[in-house]
Order: sequence, then structure tokens, then C-alpha cells
Amino acid sequence: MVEKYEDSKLYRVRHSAAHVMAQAVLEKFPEGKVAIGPPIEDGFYYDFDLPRPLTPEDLEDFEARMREIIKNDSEFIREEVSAEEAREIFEDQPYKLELIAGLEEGGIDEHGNPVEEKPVISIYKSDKFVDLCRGPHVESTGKINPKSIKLMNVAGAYWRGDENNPMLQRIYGTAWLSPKDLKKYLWRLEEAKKRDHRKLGRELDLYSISENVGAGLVLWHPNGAKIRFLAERFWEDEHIKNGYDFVYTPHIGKANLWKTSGHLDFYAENMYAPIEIEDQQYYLKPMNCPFHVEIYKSNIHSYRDLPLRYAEKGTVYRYERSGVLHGLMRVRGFTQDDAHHFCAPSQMPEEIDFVLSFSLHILRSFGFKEIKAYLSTRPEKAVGDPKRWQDAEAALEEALKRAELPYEVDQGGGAFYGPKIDLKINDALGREWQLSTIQFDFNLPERFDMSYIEDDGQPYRPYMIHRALLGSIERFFGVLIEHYGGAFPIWLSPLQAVIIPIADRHVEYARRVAADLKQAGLRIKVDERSDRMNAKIRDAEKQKTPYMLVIGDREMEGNQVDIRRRSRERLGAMNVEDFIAMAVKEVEEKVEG
RNA sequence: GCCGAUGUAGCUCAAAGGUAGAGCAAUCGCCUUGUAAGUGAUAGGUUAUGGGUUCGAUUCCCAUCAUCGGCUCCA
Repeated sequence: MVEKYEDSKLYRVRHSAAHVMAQAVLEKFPEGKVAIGPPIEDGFYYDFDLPRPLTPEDLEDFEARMREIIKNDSEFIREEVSAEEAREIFEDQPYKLELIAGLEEGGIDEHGNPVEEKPVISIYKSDKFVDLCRGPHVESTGKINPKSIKLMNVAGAYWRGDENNPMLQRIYGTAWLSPKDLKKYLWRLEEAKKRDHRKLGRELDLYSISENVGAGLVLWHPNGAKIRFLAERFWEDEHIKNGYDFVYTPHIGKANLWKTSGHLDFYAENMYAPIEIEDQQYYLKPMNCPFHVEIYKSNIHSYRDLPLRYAEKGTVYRYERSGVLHGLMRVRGFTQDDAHHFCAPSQMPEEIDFVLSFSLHILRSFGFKEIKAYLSTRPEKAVGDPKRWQDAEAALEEALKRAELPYEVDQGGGAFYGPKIDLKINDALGREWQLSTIQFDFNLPERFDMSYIEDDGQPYRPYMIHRALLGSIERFFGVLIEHYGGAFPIWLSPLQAVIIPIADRHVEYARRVAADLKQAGLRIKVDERSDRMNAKIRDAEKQKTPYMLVIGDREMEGNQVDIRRRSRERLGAMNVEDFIAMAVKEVEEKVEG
């Protein structure tokens, strides 16, 4: 049984470190106001309302002062107080007063989450600091190891996470049980930076984003495009095998289409401004759904035709707010590997089952093992038949259970038009990114008056399921780069082997070998530069090319190549045919390494 | 969008109120090499953009754009 983080000593240490930090901050800024300061994954933070922006030097001061407070080894004392007493203690702390009011009503806790019971109001005293706090803490400040804390950075954060509220300054810190753990954590961060897709994207010449083109608009370079092509080819093959039809749709559509779909009412702020021509307004598509619906509607459908699965790698444009752009993960123009399923109610559970297992199959084929699932259910404001919502949610949950996928339920977190399952994957720094989504849509079938004819000859409303497996190909690629740290499995590597002739006299043979390998479908380059072999190996290693084939006098004589993997493993001399057989097999089997 | 930081050569960085420099990469030679950097030379910058202050701005100030870390958002 794994100990819950909330019950661990580490959690208490971090929570306590947050209090110690708050004291240090208030000593330097006596007029400062404190908000909240919880432990988080890998550390803690505390939010402050301060008279001026903090600098890195401030953080150094705070950290030094924290060590002094820790040295004092002052006891953490818990006291229960009445709301009235609490108000007195925190009379010049408006944020705390707001929290006290909330506690008194029993409606929400210090994180703004609703709670059932009216909680006890408790305070924690340590050294010269008192905080409204539920705890728990370590026994005394001395239990925090002064050498295993570090203040990391300052960031803005809205009070209570609401952008209508004032913005506070949040100091992020980290704390560990031992200096060794801290060191390990910092090392992990450094390592993660090396896997950053933005860094690798440049180093491996995969993609760029040019200011001349526009923020959030991706240029795929030949190496990145090669990987994308290979990934898409696999994706297409799997879709053909699994009963999908492909469709293609335009990048723009008339205003009226988006009016009918509801996007102009609910999504306009995320859409690029319209293009006007001949008194008609056209919008760049932020989604593909209305087009697929139009295709569906171009025919009358019998229940015998269902389910229909229309798939398209549809490029969409969304005007994301400037501050949210992030490499390939969050962009303004991206291609969704989109599909819409239309089915009869009786087919719906099976269809959901299929689409979830298909999603997992695709993600796992790209090496993703750690997949987190989220089920989002009906929100307050929702459209569509409640019975259908119920059935849909039940089908989603059943599918998750059958897939034996651990999942969290986000109660009321669904879109207004339907419940959904999202599959998320972590990036190098542990930030979660949503890739797959499987969403019901109870909105568009109504708005577009979609139907199919049942065996009684009457029209019925089909279920519409929207899904994207990779999500956006851009984001997927970003996550994929970080997942492999740039060392793509051989089936995806833009270059699968580089042939390294030792001297000029080996070049001709190297070219012949290259021709043979290319004939076998392998992606090959001969490094003909007049550099030393060592330098060529170094470059190939840095480019993370799976195989280096060294050719010198010995190999030339025996019609061989000397094989080195990017893992530094030396396989020694091998006949060319044998290498081809091995490499082709690894490509087919999607071998990683 | 909000808070903060940053923006100098392709990359990583330095310098400075008097028009910028290194390493790597690139290009051209020489070397002809045995598993992570052989060697010489050459070229490369309106210091993000637009204003302002100044005799003079790349440096100081303002705005814009972009990037980074967060927050919010993510149909």
C-alpha cells in the first residue's frame, strides 16, 4: 500500500516550509498580504500581495532567512479558534478574512473547493508567524532540512484562480527530506530540459516557428515532416483496417455554417476574423465537425449504413490567447486527426468500446505506456436528452472499465453538448497534455437536423461521436519528441542509418552499400565529409541516428559494415544483407532503442 | 489576456552612451583517418521592431512584437 502524499512527512515538510517562507517574506514586506500556500507536487508555493515585484535577489534573501528560522527550531502549534477570534488575528489580512468568511459559511475550503461540513477553524503558529491553516505540519521548523529547500521562481497567479480577481505574486519553492533528494530533483529538471521538444526541435532540425509567419504557426522542416509522414501513414493504414472512411474538407466556410453549428455564438472569441468576399463572410475553421455533418447530410442514411466513421486530418485555426502559446503543444494552426462516428442508439456502447480501444492501440503503438484517462460528465448547463446523457456516460465508463484503464471522473466537467473521455500524457517536465478525446455531441445533430431511417421507415436522430486520437498532430509530435528525447524508434527515424567511410577510398563502396540499403526501403545517408571518423560518429550520435555503419578497408574486403547503435553498443562487422534483414525487421516490429 | 523575466551572428553566450567579440555550426583548403570533436583560412550582426532622450543609442526611456516561467483559458 502506497502512502498517500497528503499523509507523508514530505507533504508536512513542504507545507511547513511554505509557512516559514511566508514569515520571511512578511518580515521583509511587513505591509504585505498573504493568500494561500499549499504543498504541491515536488514542492510548495505561497501567494502574496506585495508592494513591488519580487526579484531573484529577494528570493535569495528569503531563502537565507528561512534557514535562520529553521535553525530556531520553533514548534508548530495548532490552535482551534472561533471565526470571531480568527477575524481578530487576521484583521489586516483581507485574503485571510475572505477565507474565514468562507469557512464560516462552510461552503468552500481554502482552495475554493466546496466542502460538505462546516470545518473547524484552526491556526498554526511557528516562530513569529501565524497562519490560518488546516495543517498538518512537522513538529517544529527544525524538522525541515535547511539544505534541502530551494526557492525556485516567482510567477503571477490570480487570487482564487479567478482572472477577475487581483493578480498576486506566487513564489514557488521546493523542499525535500534530504539534500540528496533536492539534488536529485534539480538534476531531474536539468535532464528534462534536455528533452524539451523546443530545444530538440531546433537541434534535430524538426520544425520552427517563425516570427515572420506568426506566433503559433508551425513550419515543419524535412526531418519533422518525415516523421509526421511516417506517423500519418501508420495512422491511415490503421484507420483503413478499422472501418473508417476518409474525407477531405476545406479550410474555410461561410458564416452561416458557423451560425448553424453555434460556433459563432459560443466560440467566436477563438476564431480568426472573417474573410469577406462578394458580400459573403467566410471563417477559417476552428473545427471540422460542421463539414463532416454536411457530408453526412448529403445523403439519406439507412440504419443498415451505420455506424459511419468519417476521418480526416483536418487543419484548424484557433486564435489562442497570446500568453498560452507553448512550442508545439499549444499553437494557433494545427491539424487534428479528427473523426466523427454516426451510429444508432443500439450501436452506441459498442462504438464507444471500439473507439476507446482503438485510441489506446494507436497511442501505445507510438510507445506511450503511461496514459491518464479522464471522464467528464454532464455540466449544469447542457443541451440534449438527459436519457441520452445517462446512456452515453454509462457507455464511456463501461468502456474505461473494460479497457482496464485507471481514470478520474470530472463531475460536471463535460462540454455543454456532451460527456467525454480525455486521454492525457505527460511531457518531459511532468506537465499533462491532452491528446485523445472522445466526445459525444448532442448539439450538432439537433442543430443540423440529422437523421437516419430505421427499419420502421421513420427518421431517427443518430448518435454523433467526435474523436481525435493524437489530438493535434503538432501537440502529439511535441509530446512524442519529449517521450523519446529525440531518439525516435527506427520506424519513425527520419534517418535510420548513416554510413561512415573512414577514408576517401571507401566512399565508393559506401555509396554502393547505401544504394542497397535504400533499395530495401531504409533511410540512409553517406557522410562523405573529409572529417575524421570520430567526428562523424559524434555528429550521428548528436542527431540520434539509430545506426552508424562504419566502412574501412576491412569491411570493404568482406562486403560488410561495422555496426554501432546510437546507444553506443558495438555490434561489430556484419554482412550487408544481414544488416538489412535486421533493420527491416526492427522497422516492422517498431523496435525502440 | 494577466504577472514577471528575456530578446546581440544559424546555435550558446560576452561586451559597451562613441556604429560589437568568442566558441560551436557554416564555407573553402590541407590531412586520409578505426568508434563522441584533426587542422588552417574565410565569411557571417541596421544588437527584435517603431518612437523618444542625447552631439552621438545597440546600451537609457516608452510602445509594439516575440520568446520563457506561471496564472487564467483550452469546443
